[in-house]
Amino acid sequence: MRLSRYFLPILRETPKEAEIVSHRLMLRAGLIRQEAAGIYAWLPLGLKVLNKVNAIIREEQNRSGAVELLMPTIQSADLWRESGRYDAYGKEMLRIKDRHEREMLFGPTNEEMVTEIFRGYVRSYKDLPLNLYHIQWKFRDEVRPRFGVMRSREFLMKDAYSFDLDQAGARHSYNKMFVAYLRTFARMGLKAIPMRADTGPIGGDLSHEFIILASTGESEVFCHGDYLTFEVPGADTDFDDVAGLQGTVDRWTSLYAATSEMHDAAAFEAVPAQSKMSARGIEVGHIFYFGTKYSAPMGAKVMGPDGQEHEVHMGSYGIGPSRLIAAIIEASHDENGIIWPQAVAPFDAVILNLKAGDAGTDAACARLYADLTAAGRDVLYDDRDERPGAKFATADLIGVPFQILVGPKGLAEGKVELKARAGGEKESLPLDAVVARLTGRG
RNA sequence: CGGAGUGUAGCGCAGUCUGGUAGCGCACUACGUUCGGGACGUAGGGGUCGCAGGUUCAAAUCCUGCCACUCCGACCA
Repeated sequence: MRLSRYFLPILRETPKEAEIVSHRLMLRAGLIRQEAAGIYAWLPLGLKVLNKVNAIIREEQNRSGAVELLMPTIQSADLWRESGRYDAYGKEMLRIKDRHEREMLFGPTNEEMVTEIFRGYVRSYKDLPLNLYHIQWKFRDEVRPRFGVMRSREFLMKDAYSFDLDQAGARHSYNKMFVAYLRTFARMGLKAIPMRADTGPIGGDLSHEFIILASTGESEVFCHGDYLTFEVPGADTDFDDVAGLQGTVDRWTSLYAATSEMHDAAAFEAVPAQSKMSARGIEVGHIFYFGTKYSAPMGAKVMGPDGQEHEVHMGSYGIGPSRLIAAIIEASHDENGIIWPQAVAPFDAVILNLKAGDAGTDAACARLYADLTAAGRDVLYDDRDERPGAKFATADLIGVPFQILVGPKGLAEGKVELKARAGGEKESLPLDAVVARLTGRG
């Protein structure tokens, strides 16, 4: 993408409402724009990151055996009356009426709807286990949205729902998501710690929040520091290996880790002093087992091998991709801007034409751009007629992993400079060497 | 929802107390000089001062009502 033909509205000054670094940088780097309290437009660069995050989530959900579908944002109030939550949910739910005065709502979550879909088709235990997920916009009318997309009213959520014949099966389904989540966050360069969590209004008795430690986190958490050194399960994990998966989950829940609501001061005292971590955290994922909470009132039953009907045991599993992006920035930035982990970076590299209009630099940039693009790299080419300083500042702000500096000084020796955004030194290389390096052939 | 604030050009702000018809920096446009870490000069463009009433010869400024947004708290993916 040529920057001169792109839409990248970067801000030089920080909008006054942005209090935390991720919000400031998201606004300044032109990722998002606020349209109303807690409601954001995703600008082109932000959307690219969002799509990359979604792609990773999708891959790991699919790997674990979950199946993607897409449910609507607007739901019928009647569906929620079946579970009893239409009255229970309160003012956080945005309630609307259509032209026929039918009561509708903008979904804050999808347990009812997915249960309705399930009961419409599934009759036998032989079709279980089943895990259905989607990545869809949610709306929760927060009393006080804040911190940009970290706590917004409209937000994207990956929500998965598992269906099993019995509790043992549901436990395995829970473990699959547990491991999938460990892998998902690790792939984004984040160290997420699963913590025992309160089940809240959704209910149930087995729940973990996945927390990223960050000083700007909204909740206070307590955990054993060794979690930060634990090895994340590999891509070859066998999700059908019940005992193996349970072993992984047991290990990842063997040490103390709890959010403040579930904090047990006495148990925390037993943690060796040098391993005690009391910190703030950002919740990026939350998983629940809640048994028959929805299947019972909504009549989601299957025939079991015993010839009897059984209410299915369910769990739900959420990740907030929009919030996750803020968490990634909180975890990875410096005074000049964002430093994207490669896996979610909006572009693979940015080419800085340090003297746009100069025949030599123009030609070298065009060649680099063509070669890298042909090799499948997604490259941003800063071809603007701007001073070099402005280009460096822009490149640092938007945090693309590699910067390729093309100027007359280097070209005199047939070289350009390659610089990693994450604190790397500039390295002088011939054009071909840069292409080889960035396409994994060097 | 309790408490505290803020709305003036795309962004950041001054002007409001003490009423006289709107200004600064950045950004933007044109031309010129510049160009390896956010250049400089000259000339420009852009605002029904959040909205609606009221007071007054005259309102960004005073009064009333409303709306929006932000921060602290309680709540929450």
